[in-house]
Amino acid sequence: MTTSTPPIQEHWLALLQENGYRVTGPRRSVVEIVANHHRALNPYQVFELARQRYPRLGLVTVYRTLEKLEALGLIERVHQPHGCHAYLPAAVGHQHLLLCQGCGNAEYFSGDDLDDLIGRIAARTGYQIKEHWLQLFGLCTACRAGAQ
Amino acid sequence: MTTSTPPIQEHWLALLQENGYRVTGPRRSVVEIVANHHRALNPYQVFELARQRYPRLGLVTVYRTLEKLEALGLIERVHQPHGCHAYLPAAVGHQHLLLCQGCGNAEYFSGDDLDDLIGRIAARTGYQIKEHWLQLFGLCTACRAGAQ
DNA sequence: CTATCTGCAAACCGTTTGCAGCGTT
DNA sequence: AACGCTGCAAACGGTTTGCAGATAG
Repeated sequence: MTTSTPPIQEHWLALLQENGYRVTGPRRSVVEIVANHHRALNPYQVFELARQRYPRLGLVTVYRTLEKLEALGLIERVHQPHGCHAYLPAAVGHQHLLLCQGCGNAEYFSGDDLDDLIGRIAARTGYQIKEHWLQLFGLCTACRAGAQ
Repeated sequence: MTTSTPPIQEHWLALLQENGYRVTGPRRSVVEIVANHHRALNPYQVFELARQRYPRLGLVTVYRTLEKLEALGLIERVHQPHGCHAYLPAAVGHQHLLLCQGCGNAEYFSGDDLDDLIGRIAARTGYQIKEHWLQLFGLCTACRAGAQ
């Protein structure tokens, strides 16, 4: 958990319910962890954290819950140099990720204007460009101050 | 194999040799496939293709050869929506990928000027930005004409 | 001639599936 | 009361490791 986070998880649980899924103890624990974290977590990390809240939790339930949250568009998989099996609350609208290489903190940003660039590449290559991935890596303020 | 490709593979084999590795039949077959393809291939795809050249090839050798080629910086892992276990000849210098969603063809491009954008995000977030990933997806000329 | 490489089989590890009992609704 | 959800154990699939024989240098 990172900070005092408002009930994002209540929203998620409501959405699960609206979509015909049941709200259970195990699911609550998983939702609470993922919804309030600012770091990409893989299934096992979610398991370990959520288990502290709901000790009887099984790893399989984590997988199944993540699957549902992803299907509802509430979380998304994050690609990083070492692995692409970690999840983060999904971006709202068109946003890109800024990841701290020190602490792993993840932040979304918008306002990328790649139209020029994309137009140029399209013209040069003949491709019709339909999507783009942009991700920035660096050090957050705290890690800049703290480390090296 | 995509087109008539010059002996990139000879360069790779020479580099393997210079680095104390041996040049063998199985390795030749793997190098030839990966060096001359314009599509990201996963280990099993490499195996199937290279096996046509060297039928006694084992999948394990493919893994071990890819590992060495990656260590030498000759190939790199490509991240795509569905998986990040495919390899491509590495970019020379600072380049980014343009991938065709139709045929899977991969092309590098340079001339991305993200300095403005990155400066803006750095200022706004306080991050010191050290790296960026940019990848474009679209349809190549052939696929635009051919499909849908 | 030696050290590396090879293919095979087995181990490994993250993920998925089958199932009987439990708990939401 | 019904059906979805749960945890366990077993299956699964891609990757890695151990090993004895083959082969590049």
